[in-house]
Amino acid sequence: MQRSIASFFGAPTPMDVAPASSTSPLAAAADASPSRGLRNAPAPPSPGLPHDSTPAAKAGPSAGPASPSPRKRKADTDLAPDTDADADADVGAPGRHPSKKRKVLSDSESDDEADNGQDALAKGGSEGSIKDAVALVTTTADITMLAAKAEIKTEIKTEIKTEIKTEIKAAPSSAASASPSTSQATNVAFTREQLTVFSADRPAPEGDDEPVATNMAEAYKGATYDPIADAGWKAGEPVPYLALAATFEKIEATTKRIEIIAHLCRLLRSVIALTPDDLLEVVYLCTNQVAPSFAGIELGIGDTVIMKAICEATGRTLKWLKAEYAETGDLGEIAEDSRGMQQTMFKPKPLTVRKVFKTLKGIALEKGQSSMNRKKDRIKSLLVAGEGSEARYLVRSCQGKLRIGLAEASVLAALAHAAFFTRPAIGDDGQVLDAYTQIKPKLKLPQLQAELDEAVRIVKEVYCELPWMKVILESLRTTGLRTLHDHCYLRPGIPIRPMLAFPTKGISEVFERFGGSAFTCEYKYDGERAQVHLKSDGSIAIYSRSSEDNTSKYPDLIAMLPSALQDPKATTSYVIDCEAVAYDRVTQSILPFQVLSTRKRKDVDVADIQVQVCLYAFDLLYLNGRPLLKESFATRRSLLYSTFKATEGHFMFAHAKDSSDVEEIQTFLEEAVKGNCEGLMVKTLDENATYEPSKRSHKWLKVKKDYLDGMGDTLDLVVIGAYTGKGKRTGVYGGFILACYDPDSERFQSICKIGTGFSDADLAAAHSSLAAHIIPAPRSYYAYPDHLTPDVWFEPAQVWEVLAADLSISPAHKAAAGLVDPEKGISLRFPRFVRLREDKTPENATSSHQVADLYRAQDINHGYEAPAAAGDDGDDFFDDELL
DNA sequence: GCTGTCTGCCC
DNA sequence: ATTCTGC
DNA sequence: GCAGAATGGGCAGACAGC
Repeated sequence: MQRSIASFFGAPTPMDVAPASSTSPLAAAADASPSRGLRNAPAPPSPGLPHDSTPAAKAGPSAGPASPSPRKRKADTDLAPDTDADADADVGAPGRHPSKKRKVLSDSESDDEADNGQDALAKGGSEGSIKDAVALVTTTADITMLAAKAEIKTEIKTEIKTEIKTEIKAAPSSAASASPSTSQATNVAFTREQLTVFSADRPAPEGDDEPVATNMAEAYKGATYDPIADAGWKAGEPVPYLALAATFEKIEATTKRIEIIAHLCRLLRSVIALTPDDLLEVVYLCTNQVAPSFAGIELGIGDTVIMKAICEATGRTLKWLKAEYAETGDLGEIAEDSRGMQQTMFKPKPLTVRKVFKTLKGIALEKGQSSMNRKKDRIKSLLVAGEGSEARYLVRSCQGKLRIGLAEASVLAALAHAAFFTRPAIGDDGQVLDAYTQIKPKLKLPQLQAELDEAVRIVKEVYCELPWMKVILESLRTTGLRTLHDHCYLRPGIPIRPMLAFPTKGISEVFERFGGSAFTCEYKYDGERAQVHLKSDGSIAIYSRSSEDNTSKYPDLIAMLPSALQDPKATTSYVIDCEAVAYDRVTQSILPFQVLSTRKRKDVDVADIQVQVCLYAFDLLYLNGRPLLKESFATRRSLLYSTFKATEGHFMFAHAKDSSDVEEIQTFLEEAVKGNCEGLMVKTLDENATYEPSKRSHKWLKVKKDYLDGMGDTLDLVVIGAYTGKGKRTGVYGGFILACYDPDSERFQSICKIGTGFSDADLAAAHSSLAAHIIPAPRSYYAYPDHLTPDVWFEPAQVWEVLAADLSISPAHKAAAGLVDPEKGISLRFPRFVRLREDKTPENATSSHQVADLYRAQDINHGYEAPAAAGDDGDDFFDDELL
């Protein structure tokens, strides 16, 4: 057993490499990584990993012009000057605890029924590609692991005693900076004698004379955590879910990121040292996943189902629950507090991480008739077995949001730290070596920090390029942290996290940020991100912005793409970054996003396609076995241009202009908006111009028309209702329903809900100032859709200025109903609060006619008849204010 | 088989 | 998507 | 500046319920 544990992270980790050396071994290794940089040869094959030359995956699938004026449009009738002070009151801050949502996914690894390491993705995975990739991965490493697993299971069968859990609970662990003695005392569920056989030989903490630093290194320094003795469970035993819940509690109790990461790091170290086979499940429960995103496995449960399950598990009524939810804003807390409502005959077996994970995955895989009932029952089974805070986190996991201040980035950081600190190299004497303890005497604080930073950089980089936790953990196990990137890197068949852009307020900010660097501007098309992979087996896959597999959504693109190559024979693999945009082949014009969104999404048949799509390519990330992420954008783009060819209406390059002239760019922006684009993307060409996946850095900039002063649609709308806030907005309203005024019917017509743009002070002010206007029931002259009925109604009192990116024909809202569409009303895209208009009365709010005019002004090509003559709409509605 | 509700995923 | 906030 | 957590409209798809 010990030998098998020792095989985790078996390859050298930093501690093996002269820790005292002044140059970071991690950094050195990374620099030497063969897969980096521009090379003709692909990185060396890695054991057990799919490689480009051995296709990771198999074929997935079978396969109006016009335009709005770029001019600013303001519905504002502005009689009063903008003298009103910022409408924020300074009431106390609102919310406190967080809460929310649903979902969770998992990886291929953890199995479903038996815990035998069988590959579950085969059944859950919708794609052959995943299955095949898994098959490739499931080689040596897996066999080793399976063997280890079996060994552990036979050797250690001891059940975890509930008293242990009680103890853990009773002794919350200390903070990261706690003194050694304190931290040793915490979380210890065994006596020292019991631990002896497992315990590391910890040297007494030395007097520390290291320089003070406010960083991770300092958080770890001075706190000796024995991943074995302090864990709370024994080697080989399943990780108790309570251990995870206890960690979540500590994390939830702080807002300090360093502490958050340190808490999780400790848990992960223990898992690595004691039960490495549970590591994937632990990580997944921390990131609310049940499978990698491209596997398409979702929980498929929301608050509705979860509330039913809670009711049945606790005996509460749905009515009570809803009321309580409105008040506390946290279903998890409610479930926790309601535990014990129902007497159970037998004390349920303590939950384990693998049990919880398996149940969640089972929920995700459940489908067909009465599947909702079966999902509900599975939730119930967890809740019934959950003790203490477990119920809280079980519910939140089901909701898909832990809301404890821990999300993906911090989990990756904690994982990197854990891999750095704890390498379960167990010697013949059964002692686990602890990297930190070992290197501590030799590493100065700044050096340690540098090592930690480098570890995090590597893990994050790798995860962005290959967002597949199972494979990364396997690689960590077999090759270690130092060489992780040699084995886990971008390869066709697995989606890379797409690079994102930072919103800027205008061209001037672009110049501020990019200074003297050469940059280019591209049209920002209003479509859907599409990452196209040509795998070396010749098959093509398409992934969405969130790494979902959209291959079966675009059989037309799959069929078209080979002809987009200059030289199909010479191009064996690629990854391109594109925007798929709805396109009218007749008028040769781009169609709005709303049209694109009506396309079928699954198993589309080419013959049935109603909405044509043009692919606008803007980046090349991989070509013929060569990752290009580290190349400059200038290089990548040039390769893109030389590898592909444009075909009108099918495959185009994003329209670009390399310029540093303000006026030229301004003109370009206006043209982009006229051409039905959202604005511009701005990217440096040479400096700082590598491809940086994910949020890690927003090195691209986006300039959208609605960010620009006076360019967006501004409306003044009446607050007619509000919704109770959840999570950190508990105690105030979380969202509001807004209306425009229709002078013809003298009614207030709902136009949108709104929930962003508020500072905490705004929310507090709104909550208190609207109190005086609460009414028990909606006014008869309110028009709104039933399903948006707010929790609280207001008489027409406050007018808010709201900014929106666009107006849309709405299936729900009532604004301007009958004016543009005979029945449907109009709503707003991306509405956000700007300020309170104290100078306006509700009747002075934006009128339904103005709303209709705003819609028409943008929409000549949307299929909804253009307004009469061009001349009369522009100015007319500014006079409407006179009513 | 039709309709309504819920969910996830696009933005 | 947009926005705000603690670190 | 990062990371996280609040919140938006609106669509297809999956199920429940009739």
